[in-house]
Amino acid sequence: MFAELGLHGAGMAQIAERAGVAVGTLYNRFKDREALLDALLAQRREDLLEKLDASLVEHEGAGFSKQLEECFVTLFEHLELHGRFLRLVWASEHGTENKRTQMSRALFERFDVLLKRGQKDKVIRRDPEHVFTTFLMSAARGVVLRDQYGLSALAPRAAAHGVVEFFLKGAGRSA
Amino acid sequence: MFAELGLHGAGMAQIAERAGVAVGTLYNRFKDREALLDALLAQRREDLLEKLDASLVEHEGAGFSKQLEECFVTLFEHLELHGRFLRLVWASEHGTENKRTQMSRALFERFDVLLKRGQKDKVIRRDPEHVFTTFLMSAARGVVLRDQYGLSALAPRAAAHGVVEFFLKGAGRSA
Amino acid sequence: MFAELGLHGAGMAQIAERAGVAVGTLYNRFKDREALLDALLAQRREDLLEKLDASLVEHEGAGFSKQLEECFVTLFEHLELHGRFLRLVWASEHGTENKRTQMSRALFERFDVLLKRGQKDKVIRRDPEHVFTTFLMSAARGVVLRDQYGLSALAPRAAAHGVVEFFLKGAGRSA
Amino acid sequence: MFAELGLHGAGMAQIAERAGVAVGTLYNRFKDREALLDALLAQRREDLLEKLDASLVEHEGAGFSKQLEECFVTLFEHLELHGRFLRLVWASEHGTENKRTQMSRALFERFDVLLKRGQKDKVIRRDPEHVFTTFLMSAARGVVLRDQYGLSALAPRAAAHGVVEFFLKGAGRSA
DNA sequence: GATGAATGAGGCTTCATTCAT
DNA sequence: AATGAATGAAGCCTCATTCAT
Repeated sequence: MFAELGLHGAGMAQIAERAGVAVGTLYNRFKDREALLDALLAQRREDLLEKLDASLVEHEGAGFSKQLEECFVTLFEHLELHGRFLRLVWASEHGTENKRTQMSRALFERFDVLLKRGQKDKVIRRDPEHVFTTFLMSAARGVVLRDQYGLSALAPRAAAHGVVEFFLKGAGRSA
Repeated sequence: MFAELGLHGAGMAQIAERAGVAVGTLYNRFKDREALLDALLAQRREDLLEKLDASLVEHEGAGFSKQLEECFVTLFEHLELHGRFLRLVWASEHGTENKRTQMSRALFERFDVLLKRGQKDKVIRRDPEHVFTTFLMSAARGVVLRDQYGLSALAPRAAAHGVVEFFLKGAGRSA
Repeated sequence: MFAELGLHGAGMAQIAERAGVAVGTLYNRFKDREALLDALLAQRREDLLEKLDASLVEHEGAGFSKQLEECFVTLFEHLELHGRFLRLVWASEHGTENKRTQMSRALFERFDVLLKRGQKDKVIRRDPEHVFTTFLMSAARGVVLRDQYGLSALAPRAAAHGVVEFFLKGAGRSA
Repeated sequence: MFAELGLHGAGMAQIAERAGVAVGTLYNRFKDREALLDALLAQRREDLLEKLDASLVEHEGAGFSKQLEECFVTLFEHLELHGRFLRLVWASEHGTENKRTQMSRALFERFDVLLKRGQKDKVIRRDPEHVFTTFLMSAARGVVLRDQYGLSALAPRAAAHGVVEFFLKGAGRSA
């Protein structure tokens, strides 16, 4: 529903109807609209982070590239299901100190940790300005926005492979 | 003001006050709130595209890398001024068929043309799925979002150089 | 209130205050201002038509004149209560295809049926152009408008009697 | 224009455009919207009253019936041209003390004088309650409203004749 | 604890009126 | 004297929030 109407477009009445309860009931559970949205966002955030962390742990033994690719597979699979919603979340991320930034920050942290490992393994270069981390973030976002540029969606595995390959080798021919 | 309140958060009263006119005056110039926002967005879009196209033309003779870097310098300089506003524009780009997608599409086109040149010059690989184009888009977005991840802003020239280098060589050590 | 301010002059705020509820409550019951007015008009229309039809049925056995007079008594009694409002309704009946014409049309129909009976009973002449029906309508309206010409109101029974007498015999002396 | 949009529906901008002047010019001529409408109404009123009075004078020598009929012919001819506008005027006549009542009052006076003559000539009965006058008023209005009841318009002469005949003889058969 | 009608602040828009040019 | 852009009060409507049942 949020995907269709926007985070702002969905009114309490519609949320209640969709949830199968009365409006008042929502206010018994959440202080106000803001709190409800925060809870919903937190829920979704946990969903993704749990999956992500599970994947990271599962492939800890594998090489950096493998771990990175699996991480993206997990991410893209999640986006296939919740991409429209996440786009809204990201869309609402204006204002630096916004509470809604938490999802991005959490994701950023995972990538940062992952990249540190890659650097320790001497698979990737140093990145003092976090350009690489920033790229991985944007790559995730980019997938959600492909249709905005008129491109067709990519299968999670293929997309993940492409991102990692590009990430490691760049677009240059000599590579 | 929009940067602080969001494209949606700013009311006509605030817009009018900020513009130094009365509410009614806004309606003498624009049919309604929607039209006003469209006009504002179109204005900003034209601003950027003009600068961008000028840069592209100016460095047409230079090599692909140079042209790409200059393009990003122009872009990042623009973002230094209007980054907070652009974040809103991009944030408002949910809903695939949204009129507000035009900015991204226009940018995408420029990158696509530029990349075609790079391929013709055999500087970069083929990119059937437009992964590279998507990356350049993401790189632009990434810069705008750096402070969201708690990172400090980068100087346009340095950022552009970093992006192009990463774009061509990737993050891998062997490069 | 409507009688004082006109159907158009009364704002939602005033309507709400008069109704003893908040503005929002009105919108819980009616889609918009238009719907509210329509409902109000329909209500009043039904009120009158019910009374009128009851009277018509009750005096079906009596002669035409009697039935006509009783019909007008009912009408004038109603107008004593709701005359000022009805004036508004009728006043708002510009624009031929207006929904608000329904009251007049309904009244017209009753008169028309009644007159047909009078013609069948050979009490009144034929009236191919519906001049008589139009007169009865005008008589009803005339009563509502008496104070506009600076005349005092008439008692329902007396007025009805006068109207019927005039209707049957005209103003001429020879009658 | 007023006929189409209603006395209330036409804004100063539209009035100005129709008049071929700028809005400001209207305010150089009239204190405000109300004054402009009053002036317009007064103009129309004078138009009609002049014609009416001319007709009354012209047929002063003729019999009462003739004079009455000619009076209605004049009236109906005027209504053929300005009926839609007059309907608006009458529609705006709510509130007893309204300035806009003047037209009706002026008309009422003419009818009243005319009827006094008929009574002096012993052509019509006494009418202490002004039922006859009220009828003549309503008859005029009725013609404008015929289409509201779904009836076709009548030619001025025929309509006038019908009204006068009915007025004198009533609807009864014995007459 | 659930309900949903009532509430009213706040948002968008219109339009009569003003006034500098 | 004419102009018409600027003005802002006032109107309609929405919707987050409350609270009696």
